[in-house]
Amino acid sequence: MTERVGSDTRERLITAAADLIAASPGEDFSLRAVCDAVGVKMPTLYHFFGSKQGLIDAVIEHGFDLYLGEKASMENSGDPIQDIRAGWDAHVAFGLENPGFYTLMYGKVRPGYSPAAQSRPSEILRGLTAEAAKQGRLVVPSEQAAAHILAANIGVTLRQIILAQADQELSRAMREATIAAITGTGTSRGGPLAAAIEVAAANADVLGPSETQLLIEWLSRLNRSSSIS
Amino acid sequence: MTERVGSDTRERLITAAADLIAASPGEDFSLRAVCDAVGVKMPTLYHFFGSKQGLIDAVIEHGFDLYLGEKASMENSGDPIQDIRAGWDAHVAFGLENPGFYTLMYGKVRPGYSPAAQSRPSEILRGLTAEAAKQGRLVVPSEQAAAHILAANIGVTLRQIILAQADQELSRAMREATIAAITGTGTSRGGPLAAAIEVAAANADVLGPSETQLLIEWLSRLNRSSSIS
DNA sequence: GAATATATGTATCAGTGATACATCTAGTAC
DNA sequence: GTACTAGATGTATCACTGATACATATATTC
Repeated sequence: MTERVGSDTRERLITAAADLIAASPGEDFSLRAVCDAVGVKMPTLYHFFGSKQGLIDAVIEHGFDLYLGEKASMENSGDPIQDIRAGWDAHVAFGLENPGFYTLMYGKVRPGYSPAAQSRPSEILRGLTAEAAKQGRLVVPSEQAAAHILAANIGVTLRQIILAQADQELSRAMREATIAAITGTGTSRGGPLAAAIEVAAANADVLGPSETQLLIEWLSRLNRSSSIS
Repeated sequence: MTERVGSDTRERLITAAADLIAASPGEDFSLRAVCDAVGVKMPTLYHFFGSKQGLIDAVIEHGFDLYLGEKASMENSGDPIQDIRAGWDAHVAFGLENPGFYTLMYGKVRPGYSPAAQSRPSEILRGLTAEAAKQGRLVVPSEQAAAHILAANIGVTLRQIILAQADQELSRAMREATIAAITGTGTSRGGPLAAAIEVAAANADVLGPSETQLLIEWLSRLNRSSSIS
């Protein structure tokens, strides 16, 4: 009966753990519960994984396989920016569909801790931003663009998980805000003067507070009166 | 000896817990360790807090008091967008300085869970976006602007905590990307400042020649110095 | 068939959050 | 001043957790 090669038990343990995690995302889970589900005792689990973290790592690895499986097919438009959009959406969708996995991967916040498997999607993303940079489509360094995308993408996904509520409009808005920022292709609404006001406000330290205030007032007057808006 | 009013022990327990959490941010902590630090047994702790979560909530409350204490003074420029900038920076700074507290507040990701105290800063933020909306400075609903800011602000803070490395440039880039998105004042590639200079020069009669000249000089300086191009 | 590596069970450990119960203390009422 | 009461604290114990030493079973290989 136990002639299975490649350790059937090992995979069943991973599956059982994944099920338990999926059943109560973000919550802690008991190794004994995992063992009971498989019908095995704890030393067996420890034989395969060495520690609870070992099992968790294996589950995460398993989760990333699922994730990258879904994701890989989506990023082949040829246009790196479009691929970044697709990757963003796939990221959010995976997090909302698998909050248990996602929480393990990105929801355990402590300094200096990031599961090894986390680097794989990160590599893909950096490949995309590097390609975009090569095509001259970024106004920031490729590395910073990738960091920006990742932080915002994770942020909006975790937020939706915490609120237990999907918000596709928010995700889209943040996605486009991010892409606009790294490509410098923002759409300005009020014309260059309104934009200049915001730039001035954002860099109040350059001219100093009072000069900046006067500058902004002048620009506002100009904006109201100028024929070329 | 034990004549202290207002339950000295209670506060000492909170302080001890806060210290332990600060000593190993993101890690779990033991109630017994807290009790030992104060020189008290567990039933005392349970008498005051009822459960571990009760203690955690009290610690969070304590953390938010610190946070809002630091933060309150920073948001009074009169300009809601500027206040949002200050709030963003204060948020990030607090997270980096107090990763233990911050992890408790925003780093425990599980569906439907957000500490009650979390709503306080959220209320402040929504007040600011509501004010900005009233001034007609937003191109998205006030609520969505607040959600956008919050998700991005938390995201970039958690990211820096996880990487155990501050990245002020990333925080600034995400802050401005967010503000650009909600105000619709994105900067296009040539730079709004250059465009604004042209508009000002073409309408020198509005402000008068000398003011216009000074305005143009300031805009030029801004254009050279501002990190937002 | 013997030897060996892999896999699994038994028994037990220290540490955890939690609680029932007894005890002590401080303040209040008479 | 004594008795009572409510709040505060200690003792003892619970079930459960992750972890491990040790023995045992199974399967593969020679």
